[in-house]
Amino acid sequence: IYVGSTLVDMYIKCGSLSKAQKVFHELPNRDVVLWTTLIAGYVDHDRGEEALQCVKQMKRDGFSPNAHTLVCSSKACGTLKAIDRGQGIHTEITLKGYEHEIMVGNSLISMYATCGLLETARLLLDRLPFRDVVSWTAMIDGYAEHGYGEEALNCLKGMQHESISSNALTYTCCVKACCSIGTIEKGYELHSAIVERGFESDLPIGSILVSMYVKSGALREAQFVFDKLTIRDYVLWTALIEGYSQVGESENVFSNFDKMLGEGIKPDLASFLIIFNACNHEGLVEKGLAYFEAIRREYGLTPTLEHYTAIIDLLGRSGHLSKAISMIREMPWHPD
RNA sequence: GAGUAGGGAGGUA
Repeated sequence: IYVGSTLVDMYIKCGSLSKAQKVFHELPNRDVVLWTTLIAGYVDHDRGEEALQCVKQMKRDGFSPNAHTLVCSSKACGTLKAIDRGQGIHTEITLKGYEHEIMVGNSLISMYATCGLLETARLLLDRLPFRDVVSWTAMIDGYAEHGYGEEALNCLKGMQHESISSNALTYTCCVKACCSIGTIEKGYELHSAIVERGFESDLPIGSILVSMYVKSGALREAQFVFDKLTIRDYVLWTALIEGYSQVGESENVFSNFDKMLGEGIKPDLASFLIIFNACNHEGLVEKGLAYFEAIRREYGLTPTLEHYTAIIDLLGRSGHLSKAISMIREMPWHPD
């Protein structure tokens, strides 16, 4: 059974949930660890509903969830924004006396914060016997995500006051908080703290800084941050491209998109929306259609209804009405 | 042998 759990875990971490399920079902004996491994796998793959189903089934099979299982369950509720079921998990945690374990406490803070129950999250944070960088970061992210920038940044002070050192994840959430405050001064402050701490080469930090500067229209700063990063991925590129799109510099939208492709980085569906918008802006019907074709042919992605809407909009505005109508007909969905 | 926090998301017709 140890070998089985390890194998299930290995398949999950390689991204092969189906193989993990297969091994799981072929094992003659199951225990809490094995169940929890599979549940964690569902959560990891954003399949919260199946994770919770699995917990139910494990209970029916006579196993009682332990702290590990309950942490996974609360995470599942967080991703599902299912706070009602989340409260049930919380109750179970309290009944079993796990509430003061740091990882359990942190997962509850994160769940409530993600679901927007910020006061509850805060209460749990304050009541934890010991807080760590994860506790604070989860709280900061919750505040930031729901537009409470000031509160988020106060948490940064709070953790410094407790001599808990922040890390790159903490700063990412703080920069996110800055975006909701709307003044760029705090952003500059954080940016220099990030440079001081040596986090500027961190990819998520770079992406959110680019995005922060983009939102305040400071494209030069955004480009500056971008240029400091030697490892780039599609998220970072898209943040920059989005910036040029916002200020109407379509040439830079196209040139940066092509540069990204030139680096061998695969665009994702979101970046094509920005491209179509630029095409629309410039009236570039042929270019738009060429990119639309490329989505499937070159990148093996499936355009969504939004992509069709964007391209149909482009066709319609430029007077290609019959082509627009035939696009509507060829869509796999009912037009909205 | 299993568990907790972070990044980009078009248009608004």
